[in-house]
Amino acid sequence: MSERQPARRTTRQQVAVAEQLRDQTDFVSAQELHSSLKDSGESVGLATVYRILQNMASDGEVDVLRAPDGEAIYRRCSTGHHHHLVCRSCGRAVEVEGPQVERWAAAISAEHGFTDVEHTVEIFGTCADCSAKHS
Amino acid sequence: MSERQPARRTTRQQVAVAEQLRDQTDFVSAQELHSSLKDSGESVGLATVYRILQNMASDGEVDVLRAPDGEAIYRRCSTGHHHHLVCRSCGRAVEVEGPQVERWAAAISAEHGFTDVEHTVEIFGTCADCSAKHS
DNA sequence: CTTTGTGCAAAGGCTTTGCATGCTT
DNA sequence: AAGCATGCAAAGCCTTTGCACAAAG
Repeated sequence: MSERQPARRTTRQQVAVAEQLRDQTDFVSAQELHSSLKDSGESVGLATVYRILQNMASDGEVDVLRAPDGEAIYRRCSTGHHHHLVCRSCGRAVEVEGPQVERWAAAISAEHGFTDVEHTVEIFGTCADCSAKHS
Repeated sequence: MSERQPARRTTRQQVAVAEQLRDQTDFVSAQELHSSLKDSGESVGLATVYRILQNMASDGEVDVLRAPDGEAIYRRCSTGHHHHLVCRSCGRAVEVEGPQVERWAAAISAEHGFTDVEHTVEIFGTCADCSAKHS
């Protein structure tokens, strides 16, 4: 009884957002997603985009992280726990895993008496393509 | 000629902010810092607090990270590279190190052709004191 | 038919910016 | 005296919220 069954209704807007995310391999902000949808002819209100993304996030269907400027960016998340390597120039994201990091985080937390922990690992850099362009 | 010498002028406000940070062991937001300063009788304009914090951050004198809600939080940073374990309830922060994580990040980045990388590792959890209170 | 989701616009919170003044150098 | 730093207030941006209407079950 701690498991909540949100029982959300299926709407055109939710489907549109989900599909738009399915086509995206990189992180996108709510605003970008909103624009893309408008361009696709599947217009959805901005507030609704935010609400849908929030729902998807709390249902664990998307990853949310914060860009350095504080904007929230979202991405359809594959199953399992992982982290991201994001190009700060073009936004390209690579999913990476690191068992060692998981273990380290768990150990450190336990050592300091922290419980109910969550960790975020974000690596921002310049990808090969972009550093080539800047030659 | 790539090294910039900012040559900032020394002002009462900058000293006040620096000292306030020196007394803080936890991460604080610009707004909190602004309040603390007002309480200390060393009033500093909010915009100025933001400007000083930005300068200190780009000079590498403080760590900046984003709270889950997107607010920027700052902390005087000790020398060397490290990460933080932050209590999501009381804000208490513990500085931690993890050579393994550094190595992992470097390896992953290289493997994917990323250069000029920076990584952020944030562990949010509930510290022992806070979980005791919630009994 | 009832309830939940959506749209629009307004409000909210954090941060930045413009401009005149004060203070450091 | 010259120029950067500060303060205040206004503007900007992203995000959330209120309320009436539309749609799902």
